[in-house]
Amino acid sequence: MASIVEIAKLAKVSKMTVSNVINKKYEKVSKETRDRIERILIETNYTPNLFARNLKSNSSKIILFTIPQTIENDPYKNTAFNNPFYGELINSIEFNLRKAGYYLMFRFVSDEEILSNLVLNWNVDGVIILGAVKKEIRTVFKDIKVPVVFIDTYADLEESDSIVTEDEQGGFLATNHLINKGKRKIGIVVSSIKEIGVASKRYDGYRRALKENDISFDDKWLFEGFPSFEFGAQIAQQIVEEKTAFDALFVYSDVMAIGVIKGLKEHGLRVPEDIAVVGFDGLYIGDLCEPRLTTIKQDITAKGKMAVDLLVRKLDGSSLSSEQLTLPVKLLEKESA
Amino acid sequence: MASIVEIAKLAKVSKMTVSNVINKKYEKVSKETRDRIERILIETNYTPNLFARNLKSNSSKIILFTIPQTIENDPYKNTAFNNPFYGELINSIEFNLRKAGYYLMFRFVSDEEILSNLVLNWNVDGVIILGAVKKEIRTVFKDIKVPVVFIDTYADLEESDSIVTEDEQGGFLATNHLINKGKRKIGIVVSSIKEIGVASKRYDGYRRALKENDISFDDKWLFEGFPSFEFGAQIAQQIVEEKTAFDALFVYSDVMAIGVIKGLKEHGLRVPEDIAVVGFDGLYIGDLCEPRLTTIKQDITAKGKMAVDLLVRKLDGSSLSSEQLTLPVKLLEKESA
DNA sequence: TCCTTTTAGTTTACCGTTATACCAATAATA
DNA sequence: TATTATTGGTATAACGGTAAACTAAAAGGA
Repeated sequence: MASIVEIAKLAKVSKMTVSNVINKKYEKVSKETRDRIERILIETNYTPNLFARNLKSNSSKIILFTIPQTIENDPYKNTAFNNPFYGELINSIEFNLRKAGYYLMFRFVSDEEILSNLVLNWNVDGVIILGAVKKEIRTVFKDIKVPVVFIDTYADLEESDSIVTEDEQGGFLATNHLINKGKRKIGIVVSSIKEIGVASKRYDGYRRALKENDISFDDKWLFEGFPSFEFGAQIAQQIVEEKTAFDALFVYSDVMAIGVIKGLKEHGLRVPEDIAVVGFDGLYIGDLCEPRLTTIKQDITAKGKMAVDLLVRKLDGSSLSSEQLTLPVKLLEKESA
Repeated sequence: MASIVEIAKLAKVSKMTVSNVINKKYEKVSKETRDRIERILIETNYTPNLFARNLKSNSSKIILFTIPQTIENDPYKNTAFNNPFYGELINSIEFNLRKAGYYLMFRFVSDEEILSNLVLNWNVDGVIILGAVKKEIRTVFKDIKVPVVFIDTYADLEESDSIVTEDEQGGFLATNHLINKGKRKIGIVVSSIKEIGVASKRYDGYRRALKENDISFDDKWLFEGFPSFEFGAQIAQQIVEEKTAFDALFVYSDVMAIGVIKGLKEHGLRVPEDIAVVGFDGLYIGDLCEPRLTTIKQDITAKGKMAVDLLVRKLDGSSLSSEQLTLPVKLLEKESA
């Protein structure tokens, strides 16, 4: 409530002197005056108006974290946050931003809205974007000079700052593990491999593992669909109905994989004896499943920290050329494969 | 980038005329001039600087959503978001705020920080707080006249705007269901009932159901602990070791309940035959569990909407006296009880 | 003692926007 | 024809803060 001018009046000094005390520029202020002002600041419960400060400095200390997606008109249909992956990531990002002195603004946005509504309007100091982003949007960020860190985006990597996981390697490890277990008819369940992205990279790793082990891929081994628990269960139905027989499945995400296992068991198949399943992410819900899910673990909390650290390097100018960082993965063997 | 002054120069008018066009105060501007300015606004891709605007208007359109808690120094230890309850709630809150023209700022904060760091500093227009909040903090919000909506807080309800779930009724329904299934030795697993809150209310409902069915409560039936999956599993261990035998358990939350079931099964007990289990929340992960979890369903997305709607009523002045709203619950019978 | 430096401030200007008051030219009215 | 309203603007000040330039008095040095 109290502004710097009122404090100045109370302390019988100019507002500039108060500003110097607030900003700890003590060379300009005598011990006496400083003490007096500080006492008044506490008494009046003064806090600076950040709008005024930001207007001057043109910096907001706000970082926008966003997941571009077609915005549903029905919040019941937006199941993104049902996947604990997002929760763990946003938790880590908020934590690390807070530590670095920034504020997190979160918003689901459509591609167009990213620009018009938020980056420019709010003078956010930086942006963290999760998932696929259209190329036009990516280039615009360059023009307006707001640092952007992309997470899990593969297009135009060489021009952007980005964090990705060893997706190809993960797909390879998962498939190789199944092969080592003696499996030979290995299907893959993914979201969509039409565009280069997380799913297609994991698929590439899967294909490499097959190839290196002289297993020829069959088109019928590929299942694409929405990466949800429910869809995983539907896929299981398909797999049982199809004539093609499988002895193993590599599934794009843990959530989907748990759906697959649930579905397989409902059709009387045993996991891993009849069909072994490997997931991807290493979420705690893999342990809720029976059998517990064998999966490719990525450290999501570390991923969030990498993104924030990189963004902070951009903001303080200590990183000038673009950086592409990769998060390692490892196989987490439980019971489903 | 372009400010109102530059637009004014280009259009050869005063900046006030531009401002009037931007704010659609067309009475002050001729059709001609208006068209010219609007064209330039589009060409220059003008967007207003919200800091300047907010500095003038003293309103930010930012709503702070916060979960007060002891902030861990290690993000790996903050498991709040592992519970899909939070994801679904934040999704709904963001959706409804966006629809109403507000921005969501999210932050984990300690009680003290709520005040000093955010509400005053940022001139957030309103606050949504989830969970227990100390009384001192609650009263301070009154002084600074920022509308606040509390979710899942029970202390001083009559003075605040708040949303709670029918927790007592939920506890009653769950316990009654177990009794109807012929169970008589019914334990309860909760977080902590020491203070009045969600957990204690659910406990009250549990006690009421026992009483109405002439079942006398035994102190050994109460288990308190951290509401996580892991703790649920530990509780199961205790339950098996204790001499007291149970034939049913009412568990405070789904996440905890799934842990309990997992633990019980690992000790060779059958669910629901040996011990029936009822959870609370109605999360999708209840279906991942085997057997699928019988639970008390609350519509979390509706809860978020209720909170935002109430806050918006406060902001536009259409709700003057404090409102206490309650979200209904219903029993969702699956297989675990 | 005179000149220079340091200390402890003050004054001014500006960030981008908008509310308010003011004004000039034209149109309407008596 | 003189007066009043209307139209279509402009000028000024203010929101709260900070950077930069300036200044008066005290202290230090030769």
